[in-house]
Amino acid sequence: MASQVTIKEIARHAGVSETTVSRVLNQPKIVNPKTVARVKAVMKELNYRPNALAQSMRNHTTNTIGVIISNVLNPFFSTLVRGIEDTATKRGYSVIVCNTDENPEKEMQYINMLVDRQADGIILASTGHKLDYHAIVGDMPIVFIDRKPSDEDYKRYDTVLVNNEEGSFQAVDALIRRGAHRVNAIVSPVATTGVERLAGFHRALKEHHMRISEQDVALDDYLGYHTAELALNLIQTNDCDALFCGNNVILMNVLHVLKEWQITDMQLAVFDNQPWFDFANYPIISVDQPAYLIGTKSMILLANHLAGQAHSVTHDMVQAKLVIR
Amino acid sequence: MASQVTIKEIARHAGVSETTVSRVLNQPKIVNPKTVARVKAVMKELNYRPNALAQSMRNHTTNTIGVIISNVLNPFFSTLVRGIEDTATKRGYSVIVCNTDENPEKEMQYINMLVDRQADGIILASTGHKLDYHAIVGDMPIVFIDRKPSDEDYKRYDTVLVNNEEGSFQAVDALIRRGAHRVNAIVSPVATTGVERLAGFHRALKEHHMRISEQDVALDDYLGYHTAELALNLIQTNDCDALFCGNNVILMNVLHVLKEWQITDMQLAVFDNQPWFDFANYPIISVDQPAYLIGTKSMILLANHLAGQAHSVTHDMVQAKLVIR
DNA sequence: CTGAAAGCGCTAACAT
DNA sequence: ATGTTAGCGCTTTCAG
Repeated sequence: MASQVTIKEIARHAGVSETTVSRVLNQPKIVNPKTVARVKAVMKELNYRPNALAQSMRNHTTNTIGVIISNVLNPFFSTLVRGIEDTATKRGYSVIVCNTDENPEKEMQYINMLVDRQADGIILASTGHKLDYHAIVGDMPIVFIDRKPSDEDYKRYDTVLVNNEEGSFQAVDALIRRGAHRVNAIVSPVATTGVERLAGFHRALKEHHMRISEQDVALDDYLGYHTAELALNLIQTNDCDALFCGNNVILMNVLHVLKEWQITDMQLAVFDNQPWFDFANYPIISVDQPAYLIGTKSMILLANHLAGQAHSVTHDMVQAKLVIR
Repeated sequence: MASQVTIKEIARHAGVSETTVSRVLNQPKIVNPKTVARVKAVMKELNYRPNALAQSMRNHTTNTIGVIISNVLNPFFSTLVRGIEDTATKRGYSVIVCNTDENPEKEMQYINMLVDRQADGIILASTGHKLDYHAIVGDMPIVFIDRKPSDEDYKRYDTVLVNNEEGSFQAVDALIRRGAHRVNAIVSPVATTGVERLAGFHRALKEHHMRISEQDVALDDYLGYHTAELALNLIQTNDCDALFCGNNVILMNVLHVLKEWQITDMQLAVFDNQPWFDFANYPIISVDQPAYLIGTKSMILLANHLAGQAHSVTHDMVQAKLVIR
């Protein structure tokens, strides 16, 4: 708490009413230029700064938005957040960052918190467990990112999603073209993305007329506690020569296994791309998601919505780009 | 905006005064249990949620803190943010994240924004350009992290800093023990950390009685636009066989150069540690900063301060840990 | 062009 | 144990 100087003070010092001071702030054109000058002088002299809280109270708008993701530690999400933050700042919004760790309860708590704080809107990578969003947030706008919401919510809310199926297809296709004979997959069970990436995986196998077996796929837990043993199991049991990893966390854990067991002949592909892949001791085929772009796009959608631009529900599907190494 | 149901509504439905409702919320013990039950029933029925904005207005506390860092894209900072966020959430605070990109103007704008929004406190990795923080924030508490503030501010504000000098010493020392004959350094010009890391570098050279030359050190720009040419210049001009990189961004850029020029015999050390270093195609000596811990510690300090715990100014210096690869 | 008064939703004296 | 009243700092009718 710094600003104890209020509009009242300014009014007194400038010899005008509080109303006039407020008008100088918000609609200076309708007030006498001389008065404006005087009031502004006083404001500067007293180092006045309007109390945003009080303004929010009156205006029913906080210029605050919430971003709910699973984890900023994941570079995919931190990039996303940066895209959002940059765009938000340009438009006068502040960003509250919330990490769910894929825990639906946390997600709900954060949403409630944002509602309580009268956030103007939410950008949400949902955990995917059915919540009645509309019942909780009322008419607060939400933009769903990364994970597709339920059909009902899809009709109601904007989305910015990645073409997971196609990206995964390309990655696995690339593995096979490079000579892989048996490709296995480890994907995260996260709603929609896991399923979609698996679909791409399957399509690639199918197009290459390769055998598709249930046991060639492992479902990771989100936190990656068991990736290592899952990977080892696939490798040892199935004798696969290529692994498709559903995200960068999984890849990292797989690399640990390969290192520990000194496996040097595995081909790797991963959904998501990180700069350090260029320097890894394996040639990593990756799928580059435009994370920053997803951030900016979602924030622009949200801001447009908040600016009251009449617009129907918008769905943006961005493409991921294959990176061969 | 979701909650249009206010205390007034609850009061009316429960047949009590607004005050009573408020008391049920804040000091239920001093109100008749029967009344509490009735009011709570109504609150549940109407799905009442207190307007945090109005509470903040009255209580002069927003349960919001600002975190000002240079860039969440840097994994050091995203880890820091996660540490802060976890601790903040546990204590009921929300976190507004601000990226300065080492731009002092942005820093000031963010600080002003946080003051305007009546944030309860700030955790700040300052750009290091002298600002009169106290004049801007008044009695709002600040915890300085990562970068040491001016002497004056150091006396006034809490800090959580890393032992940059010692960590850097150890890294360079390790390089030399491993057989490096000429170690060069590229560090970021960021206030205090750059200088301190360079000091450690120099101490290591000195202890090993190695020649110390001005031209063995390159000062990077923050954004790393010129790291590549600086590195190349050091390598070609000085014929060094080891490079000490001041942070993970610099290291990444150096790796690019080494790859492009197919230089395979360079020894590398870097201040900061990232998981992927384990899988890099160079053995990387690194200095592991406890970023998450810095986050939790700084948030705890801030929260304690806000809880009104009488405490003198606290300075916490955490140690970095050498990782040999 | 300017001001008086009411109120956003909540809480804290100060009664009773 | 409960209610009345005032007010946080600002904006917005409605009158001059």
